[in-house]
Amino acid sequence: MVKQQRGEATVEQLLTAALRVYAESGQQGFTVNAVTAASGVSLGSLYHHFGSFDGLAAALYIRCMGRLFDGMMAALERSRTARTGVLALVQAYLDFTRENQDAALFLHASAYSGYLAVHEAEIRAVKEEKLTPMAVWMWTRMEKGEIRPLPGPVVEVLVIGPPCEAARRWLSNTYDLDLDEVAKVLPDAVWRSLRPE
Amino acid sequence: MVKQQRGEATVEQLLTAALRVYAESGQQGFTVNAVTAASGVSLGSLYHHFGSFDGLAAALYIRCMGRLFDGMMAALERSRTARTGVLALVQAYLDFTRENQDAALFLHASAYSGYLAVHEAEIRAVKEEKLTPMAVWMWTRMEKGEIRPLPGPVVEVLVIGPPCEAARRWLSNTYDLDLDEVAKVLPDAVWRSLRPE
DNA sequence: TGTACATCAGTGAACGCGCGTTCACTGATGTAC
DNA sequence: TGTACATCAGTGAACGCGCGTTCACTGATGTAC
Repeated sequence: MVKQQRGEATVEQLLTAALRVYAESGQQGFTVNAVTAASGVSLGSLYHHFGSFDGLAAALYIRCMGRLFDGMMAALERSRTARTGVLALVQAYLDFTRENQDAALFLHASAYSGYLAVHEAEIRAVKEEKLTPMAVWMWTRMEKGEIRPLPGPVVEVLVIGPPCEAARRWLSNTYDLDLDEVAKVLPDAVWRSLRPE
Repeated sequence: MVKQQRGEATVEQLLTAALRVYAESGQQGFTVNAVTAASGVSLGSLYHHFGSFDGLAAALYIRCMGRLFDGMMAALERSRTARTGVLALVQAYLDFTRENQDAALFLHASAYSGYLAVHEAEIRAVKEEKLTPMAVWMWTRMEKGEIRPLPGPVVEVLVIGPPCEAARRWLSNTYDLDLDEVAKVLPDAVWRSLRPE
């Protein structure tokens, strides 16, 4: 017998509710009971679909990560030159953060969360699968001399680091940072660290 | 009556043990019982000095953060030009990460941890106190035209973002990143995003 | 088309573990006179 | 110098709460013939 369709709807409800719970109550309030209560789905059903609470958290993490990376890759594919590609990547990161604040917060906050440790291998695989095309895109431009010759990890860190830090500050409320103002100048500033002499 | 000296030694033992426990067991293993067991200090003594487990975590966070910022500020004060200052800041961040791996991990992982929420005000105050001199240093150079005119938050994000992302990747073991290789080119690359035309 | 059956999906009471915290207490240290 | 006393420091058994998880069960869905 095949999977039933209503199962997908339940999974959807659980993941949506989980993200909402996290956004509203933070790490401390992110518990099975809170998620089942918020979703209206029974405890047993949660375990039927995810096996454990860690499993649900990992699934949510993978989903959020996928959306971020897909948005970035789509922006990259619309670009022709190295310059427009880098601008598009930084812009896409900031756009995702603004438009999916809850997902962005969950991604940032879960980085070292422990409940992802069990599913680390799976997460790493998904991450690699999504990031490789971006690395390839960059690599081919670098070979053409459109980007300064730098080690791959350095390029990644230079592109992701600034928008990631901006996102973190915007999400944390500790700093009051205007994301739109930042978005006006940050992509270009990042490009300056990568462009040839 | 004044505070007794042996109290300081106990506090020191607890904080040191706490950092060790976190490094060895991660977020999940970071519990009162684990810390008391690792430190050899009694449970009651921990509560006498810190009031709560969150209190201990916050104290540890403030201590680690202070060391990072002090290292960066010291590096900055040795610099005369905007260029050497920015190079020194990035270098100092990476140096701290390499030489205080456990503290760096704790800082990164605790960012959204929840057990800091109660002490948020205090942490914010310490952070502001340490960061203001750095911001002032930057600001005076920008007025002289040694740095491109950019909003303050953008400068901060451009300086901190890349080394922060490099540190995170180095600490996570997901990416295998050679921190020394990165340190050779990252400071200069960051400077390129800030230097005038 | 109808019926039997296997599997998927969903339910919620119950459980045990380990967490952070409390508390009544003893011991150590410095101060006052 | 000696003694009384207040406060700081340290101890560890005990507690209650809420967490993630289990499990025996019912209901829904699709498949086979």
